[in-house]
Amino acid sequence: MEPIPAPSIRIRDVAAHAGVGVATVSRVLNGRAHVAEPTRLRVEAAIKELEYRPSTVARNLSLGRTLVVGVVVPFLTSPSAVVRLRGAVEALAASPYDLALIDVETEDRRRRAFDVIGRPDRADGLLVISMIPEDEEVAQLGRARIPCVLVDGAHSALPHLVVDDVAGGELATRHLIELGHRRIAFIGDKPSDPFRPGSTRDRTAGYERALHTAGIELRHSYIRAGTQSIEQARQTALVLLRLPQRPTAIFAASDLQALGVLEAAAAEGIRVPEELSVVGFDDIEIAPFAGLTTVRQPLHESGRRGAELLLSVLGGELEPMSVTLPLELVERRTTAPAPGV
Amino acid sequence: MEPIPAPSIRIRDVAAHAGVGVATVSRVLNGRAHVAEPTRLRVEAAIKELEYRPSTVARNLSLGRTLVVGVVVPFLTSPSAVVRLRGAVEALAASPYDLALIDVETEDRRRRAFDVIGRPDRADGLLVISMIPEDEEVAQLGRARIPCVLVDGAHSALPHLVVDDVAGGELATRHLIELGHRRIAFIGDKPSDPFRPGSTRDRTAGYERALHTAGIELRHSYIRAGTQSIEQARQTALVLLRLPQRPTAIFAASDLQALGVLEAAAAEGIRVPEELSVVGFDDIEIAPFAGLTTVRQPLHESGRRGAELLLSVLGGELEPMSVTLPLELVERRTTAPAPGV
DNA sequence: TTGAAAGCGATACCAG
DNA sequence: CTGGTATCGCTTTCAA
Repeated sequence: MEPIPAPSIRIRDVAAHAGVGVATVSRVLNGRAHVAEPTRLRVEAAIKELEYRPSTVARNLSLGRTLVVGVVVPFLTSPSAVVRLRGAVEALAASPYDLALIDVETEDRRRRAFDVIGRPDRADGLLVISMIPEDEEVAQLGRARIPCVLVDGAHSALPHLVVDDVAGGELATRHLIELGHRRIAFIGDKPSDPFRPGSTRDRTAGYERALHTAGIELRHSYIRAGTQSIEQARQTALVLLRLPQRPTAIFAASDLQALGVLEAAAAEGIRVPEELSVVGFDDIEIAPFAGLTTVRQPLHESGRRGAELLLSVLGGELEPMSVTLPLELVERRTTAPAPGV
Repeated sequence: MEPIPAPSIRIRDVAAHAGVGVATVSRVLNGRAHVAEPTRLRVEAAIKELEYRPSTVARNLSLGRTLVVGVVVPFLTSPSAVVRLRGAVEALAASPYDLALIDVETEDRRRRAFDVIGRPDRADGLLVISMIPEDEEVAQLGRARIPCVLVDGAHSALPHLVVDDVAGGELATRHLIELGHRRIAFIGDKPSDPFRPGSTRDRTAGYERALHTAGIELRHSYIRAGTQSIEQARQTALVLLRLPQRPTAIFAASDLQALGVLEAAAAEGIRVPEELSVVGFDDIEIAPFAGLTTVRQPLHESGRRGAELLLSVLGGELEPMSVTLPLELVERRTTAPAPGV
């Protein structure tokens, strides 16, 4: 069953119809060189009449580009990644570029993603969200001359947008300290996570620094790693909440994890915020509905600006290599003064 | 500032390196015709050695196809759409097709989307999620010979996957009736919504039918339209909850709207489920965490199967035109017997 | 200002 | 089984 090719009209049909050469049609199409007014009018009429649309594929082959931007997202399951993606979609929609979505859920798929996309004929540029490519992959991208921008992840050789995770971790922890909490636990991602080497470590550092500044001793039993999943965080929180000296506050490295903590508290009959304060990170869409106190980072904006940055690199403009987006503490209903304060 | 073209190797380089003709290289590339074992080995070695990757653009021009599937999603803001998208991503990842993401947030963008994507050189096929193209658009797709599959939306001329929304509305409403509720309100989308003409209307019909079957009189003040947004639903619910005779149960046409209802109830100090039962629709990821009773529809599966269906159409196989996916009531913590029952 | 023709990098027909 | 070559539809020199 051969797909019958659509009887689409080509540039030469237009040329014939207008009684000019194809080159001229191409010229009026791209508005490049000067074409005599009467000629241009004739050509434009022909284009309209024939409902001609130039073939992007052919144009791209000729131009050596694809007009596609690849957006690599690990875990489309993560709400924050989705919001970032949406920002990117928005920026790209206003450009001539199509957006090829590449979801990467496993380490293996991640490698293949770069292998597949990391050459110049699938995409003209790459936007990588919440993920840090390995040096080898960066080198490959460089060899293929594919511009790449990182959103929520840093690499010295690549333009990127990040937040100050150390400051964020400190912000959250200090908030709890100011509420009188002393027994403050932390739930982060697995530090060995190949996808996000930096961010959790930095938030941990901020947490530790805030504690240190306040003269509060670190308890290693209070620092736990899970994954981004709610379920994992719930279980980890359960362990924390069953500790002989259970924490009065938990800072989770993401809102999703904080939601897991909330679940665990509910299951244990521990009242939030009276008996337990919880702070998240990100301020995802449902955070307000869970009443979650959290460190807000501009998720949507990061995606949008990341895409814009990539677009300007693609356009040949020089751009700053690194942008740090602001962080902000949003107080809601899951934090309160420590019990007995 | 001209982008320096990457010194990429072409098929003829490989041919030269292997001491064969380009046609032969093309053959081993596509595994089509028979190539002598030693020759193929030589070519494969050359490919490996030169790190050769065929240009997709060139191949596409030659083949007259793009190896791209366009996925059109209205409101990437909607959690259920995201889950569907993920299903599609999953299915497409296992195929040679790239996925071009087209988000459509406004009626205007929607028209442009079909205009842009509705010709054969941007995508080989279209997967349209939670949206129904107009007849004119369908015709355009047909003329351009672009196969199109609808997920969560029906059109007589297009293969599609749907759920039985009438049955779903009935399922939810009957559940409430069985719990002894008589004053049951309904919050749906705007019926005039150009994006989803069918689904809300059908759920309303199911709601009405269940009421009718149980001999409960319809109150028009109990039937409200909002939009998909939480915020709108919250406000609509507020109106409902301030009615002189306020409902003891609310059925919302989506989980997001149900979440808005929950918010409104909390704000009014109305306890759920003691004083108010709430049922949603979809069973999105956070539904379990909100303890939301809901009508589950297989969101992820719908995306996956939709993509698979499209893939098989693209592969030239005939497929059933319409698939109805099953619905299931999931009881959680937001429904209970009516007060005083 | 305009047109003829040479690419862009693959595929596939047609000989050999 | 293999190689030469026309072809896909557009852009862009190079001359006229």
